[in-house]
Amino acid sequence: MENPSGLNDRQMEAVHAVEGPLLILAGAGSGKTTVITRRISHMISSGIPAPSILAVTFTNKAAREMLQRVKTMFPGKVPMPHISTFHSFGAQMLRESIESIGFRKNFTIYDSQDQISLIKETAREIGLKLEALDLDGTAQLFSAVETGRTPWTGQEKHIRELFDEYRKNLQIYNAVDFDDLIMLPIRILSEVEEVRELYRSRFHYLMVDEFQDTSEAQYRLLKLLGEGCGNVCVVGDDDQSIYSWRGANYENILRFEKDFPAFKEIKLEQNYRSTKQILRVANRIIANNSNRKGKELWTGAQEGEPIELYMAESERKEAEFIVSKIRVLKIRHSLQFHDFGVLLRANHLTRAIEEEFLKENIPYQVSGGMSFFERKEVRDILSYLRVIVNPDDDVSLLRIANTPRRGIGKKVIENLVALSAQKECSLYSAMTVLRDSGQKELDGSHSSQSPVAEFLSLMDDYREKLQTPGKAAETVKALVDEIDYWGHLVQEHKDQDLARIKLSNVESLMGSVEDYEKNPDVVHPSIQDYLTRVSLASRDDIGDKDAQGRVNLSTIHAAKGLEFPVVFIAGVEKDIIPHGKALEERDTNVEEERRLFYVAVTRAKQKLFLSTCATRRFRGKPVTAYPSPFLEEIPKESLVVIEEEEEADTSQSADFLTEMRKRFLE
DNA sequence: CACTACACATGCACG
DNA sequence: ATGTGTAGTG
Repeated sequence: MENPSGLNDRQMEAVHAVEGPLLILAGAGSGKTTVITRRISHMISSGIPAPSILAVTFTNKAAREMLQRVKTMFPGKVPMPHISTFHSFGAQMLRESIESIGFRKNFTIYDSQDQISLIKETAREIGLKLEALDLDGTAQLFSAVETGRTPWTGQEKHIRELFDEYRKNLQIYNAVDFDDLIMLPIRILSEVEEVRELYRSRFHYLMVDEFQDTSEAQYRLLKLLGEGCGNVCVVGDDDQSIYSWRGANYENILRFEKDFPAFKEIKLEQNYRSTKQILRVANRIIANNSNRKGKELWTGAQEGEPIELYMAESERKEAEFIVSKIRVLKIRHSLQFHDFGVLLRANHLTRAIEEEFLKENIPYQVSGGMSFFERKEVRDILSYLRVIVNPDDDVSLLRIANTPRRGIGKKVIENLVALSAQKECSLYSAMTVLRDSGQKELDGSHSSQSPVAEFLSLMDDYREKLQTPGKAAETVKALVDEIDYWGHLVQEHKDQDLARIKLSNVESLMGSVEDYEKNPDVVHPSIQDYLTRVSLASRDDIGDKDAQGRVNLSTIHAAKGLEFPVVFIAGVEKDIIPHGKALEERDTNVEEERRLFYVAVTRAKQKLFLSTCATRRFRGKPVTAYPSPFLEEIPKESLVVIEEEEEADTSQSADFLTEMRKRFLE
């Protein structure tokens, strides 16, 4: 570092350019996070009120870490800058002002799973054939249309009808989907002047991290907030743009230049992360892309060791190779498990490696993939809470109405659906209508008690109970007992161990409610706020507290912004990276796949391993795999190919001996 | 009407 | 390998 502040000149310049629009092009490992936090703390020190600063990051984790760093710089300072993701900013804004466009404040946030359930439900309602419908594709189309990325292209008349019904249902259910978290704030800010003024007077300094991954809609939101004060700072790297599939558009950089013509541009090109060897390879790879801003990273770091490529026979061998390298390097360089990152293109590729890690007792942590909150049993309980908070939430209601079984079966639901269609109301309202009308023949009653009425009184009862502050965790536990969820799990699974695991997940959920409730940073804890957080939680939000001492197994996407002394990129194969599906979609996607590979390579500080398999299991069957064409873009002299496995004995004790031997020979 | 079993299709990335 | 839809059974 060049001067006493610990920052180089360019970084200093970025920290001090507080007023007016600013574009920071920050290469991988160029100290971007440091610059952003230093810039915030510089602003606060120079008298700018902290709450007038709004910083938007890409993940909750990044937001938390940034806030933490600022807090450390100003211990005890009370109003802090607002630091969050776009989505959680949107959610908070909606909690405050959604009534101005006709929703109620207790709205539910539907994630992509809920969204798909709702599309399915809606399709059923309007009599669409489900088998003819690609639900995932439809959800993606809806999102593209909603955010203005794709216009309707004619022909799909029934799809448009489905879309309109879907939107209508969201309104009836008092629910918003992920896209709404961006689109509705845009609508409010454009249409409701008071709210626009309120927000513009609240935030005078805006900052966006990972700008290359913001969508056009997010950019519009940013522009609406920032065009009043003009103090908008965006930080990004076009070479690391890897989210175009969900609307990210690095052309936002061009838009920014056009919308804020007085902008100042600063390039950060000195890399503080990787060795010369690693950086050289990264530069060579990315040089094959054509659409670039143009940037050449350099480093003053040591030359380092060459990159190694291991060509394994099978996934199994690949995993064994990774394990043995981790063992050896860990001892040889006194590393910890968390100094290793294993990066993969897709989630399911983690499986083979996970198995090996389990077998070999390597502690690991998976980021990406199924999150805790996506587990069936966890969603069940969360659905109860969601219905309690927002009874009109039909998606959650359908999930729990008969879980555990309570006699509200298909027939009863059908009756309720008919009734709700007729009254244009939610199922819950239909339930109350049914109860009050006393039409016992419709509600599944066998004896004197009506299951529908009982269900309603259960919900009312717990809605009441959850009002008591500080008792949420306790109340949730009481609810789980009262519905006998344990009995339900036991009944559903003949594998009792599985049932026990699921119950322990439910217990973890209750633990998370308790943690939330006791968290001193939460000013007014409520179940509604808890549910909002959960809906916005990213996949690695839970468990990152004990990431210490574990190997990080992660998708490349989820590894963005992270770094490790030792990185393995596994499955560097044709059709994996670049991904076959991605290339099918658009031929320009090769460049994004190459950026993805570039991101993966630039995570490594000291040592980088690449690996491929000759055969890989696909849909249960072994299939021949080929090395990735990207490997040919790496200069031969920068790559050492490990032809044969050095007879890695995978039994732990033998391995330990080998390591000891190596250690003493050095 | 509810539950079980079996067949079937399907697997890129994320807030 | 997993989830979902459906047909068939109690």
